[in-house]
Amino acid sequence: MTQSSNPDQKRPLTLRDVSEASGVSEMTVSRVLRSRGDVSEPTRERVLEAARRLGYVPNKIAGALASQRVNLVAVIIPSLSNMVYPEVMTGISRVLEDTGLQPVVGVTHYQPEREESVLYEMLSWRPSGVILAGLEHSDAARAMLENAGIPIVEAMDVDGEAVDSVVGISHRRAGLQMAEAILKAGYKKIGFLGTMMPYDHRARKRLEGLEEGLAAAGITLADREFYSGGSALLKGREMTEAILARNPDLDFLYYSNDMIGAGGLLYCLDQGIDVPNRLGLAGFNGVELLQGLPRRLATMDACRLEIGTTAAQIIAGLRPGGVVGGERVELTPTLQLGDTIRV
Amino acid sequence: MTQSSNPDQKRPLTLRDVSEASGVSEMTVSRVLRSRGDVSEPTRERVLEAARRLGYVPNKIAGALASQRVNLVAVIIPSLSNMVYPEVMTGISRVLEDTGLQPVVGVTHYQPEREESVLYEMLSWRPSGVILAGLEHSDAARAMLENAGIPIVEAMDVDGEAVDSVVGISHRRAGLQMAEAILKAGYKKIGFLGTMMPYDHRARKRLEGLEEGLAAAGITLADREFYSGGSALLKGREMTEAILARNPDLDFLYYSNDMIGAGGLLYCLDQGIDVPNRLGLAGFNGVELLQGLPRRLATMDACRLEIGTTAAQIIAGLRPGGVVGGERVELTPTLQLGDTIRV
DNA sequence: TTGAAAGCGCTAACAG
DNA sequence: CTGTTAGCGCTTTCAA
Repeated sequence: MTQSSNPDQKRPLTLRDVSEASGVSEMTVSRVLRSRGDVSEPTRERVLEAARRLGYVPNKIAGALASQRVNLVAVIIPSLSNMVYPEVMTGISRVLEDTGLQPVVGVTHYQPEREESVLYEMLSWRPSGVILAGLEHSDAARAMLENAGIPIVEAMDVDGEAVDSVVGISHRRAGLQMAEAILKAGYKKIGFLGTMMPYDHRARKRLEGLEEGLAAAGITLADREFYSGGSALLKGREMTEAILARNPDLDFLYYSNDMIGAGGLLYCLDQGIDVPNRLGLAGFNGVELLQGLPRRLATMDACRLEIGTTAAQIIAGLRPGGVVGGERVELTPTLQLGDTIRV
Repeated sequence: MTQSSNPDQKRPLTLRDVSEASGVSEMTVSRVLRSRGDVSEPTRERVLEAARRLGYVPNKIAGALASQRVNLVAVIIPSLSNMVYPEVMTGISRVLEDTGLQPVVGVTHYQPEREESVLYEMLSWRPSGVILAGLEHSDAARAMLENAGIPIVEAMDVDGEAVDSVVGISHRRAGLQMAEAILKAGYKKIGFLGTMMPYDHRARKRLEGLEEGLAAAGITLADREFYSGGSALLKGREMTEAILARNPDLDFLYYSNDMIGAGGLLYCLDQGIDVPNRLGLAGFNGVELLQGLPRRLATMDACRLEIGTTAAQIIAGLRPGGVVGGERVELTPTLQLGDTIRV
């Protein structure tokens, strides 16, 4: 382990070191380093020069304790492997970059207990705000959020009761809207393919919305197939093969996400199945990936980027009209029929 | 904004509140909450009960300042959209989960200046270690790393000089190995397709390795095509079309990543190009996605998960043999010929 | 424009 | 097993 420059170091440098090296009081050094208050130009330069020369890195822990201010925003998401969340993160970062706030990511793996412990851990750093996915939390988690005394944004989903602010789309309505599109195109025997995860509440709500929409036309979901783990594209193929083998007269497949939908599409093309006439397909999310596929899978944009930017704006206090908290922002996803629903 | 329970709250709860509520000294409360030292069972329970009832969340800022210990590990990566990094993260989390250490993610967008500022920001929280991608850093960043006095792991790449420990593969060697496989299969007119990013040092090194390997057989790279931004799958299609239009007699295409490679493969299949006889293809990374494609793209596994776990073990002091720092772990990627290199 | 004093909320180290 | 005493490194507040 290298340990160059900063000679007899052991103890990390403190403000006092910079103070001594520059012959200026700690307080003034602090002012210079935070660009707070008025400091004469010569003093300023002496301080900066000394800090740079020593390689001083401020201790935010001490700073935060003294000032009771922490420029961290806790972001709690279910997974990093599902591209949806990194995209929300991108939206969040984009807004926070200009505010001096820093996102800190925690991952729950879709487990409520993990969410609870990650939240506890993060709150113990006294962040300036919390953004987390979904409206479903353990009682303890909800209690922590309510008592945190900082802005909370529940993101992605608006179907339920929020602790403070909420930004997202209605997944129930998304499912409903898909049902309407399917029925309008004349499909009758509909199958659903999705994740096994009992805690993927948003996929569950889409399915409920779908069933509700079908029921309104007197139609019942003909079959369903669930999976967990593994390569989504491959799973999409396998599930499609399985459900069609079991139920050859299905004429529409609704996938809970675009990756398995893409796998299904590739499978159907391989098999020479006539999409969308013999069989219609649709996914969910509007992922970029779809653009390179041989045919455009029908999908619905989940407004991921906008969810991220809006959530971040709420935390950063940047909402138009100076709204302070308790906001409810429902975004409207657009249905893209692509080439896999007949017209 | 809801603000239930914890009645006249304004000020967040402190240890003292729990101490008063339970009639036990602050010190003992602290011991119970950290499970440190011996505390009688009845006292323990009174404290826990009080803490739970009040909804107390410890203040790690104060704790860290007092104990000079921070259970955070800084992880600095170029991007979240490139699935490679989330996978490394997965490896890191998996190991850290059992150690009480918490990863904190920072993203640089492949910009050295961003890396420098993210690093500065993170170091100011005095983490227990740093894991960052690559060996190329600004002078200032390198100086900070050297002076940090904590374990540093540079991950992904081993071609260069490390600050402390390094875990990864040799991308130069990966390119070389690919060149050998290409030549062995009898391809002669080779094209390279990659990202524009001047700071994707690892892609650059693979290209250099490829050229070196080809040169050994007296062959020069016939053409190259670069891109930036957009859907990688779609870009892969477009670039493949462009390079083949310009240079129809190319008989092998080496892509700098699997996503554009997959796009290229889909394009070739669409066009009815005979892969791998008329045209060979290869990507890089061994991404899961490939498994669902109609044909298996040749690729090379980048050992992402193992890089993550090893890096985390080094930071957590979990290396076999109790090694302490300054480790160099070179992993060996395996070449998978798939169905797109002829045999 | 600069400095001195007094903590922020917690834990190390030591006593009892 | 439990309590007391000092800080951790910075910023707030007030004074010069």
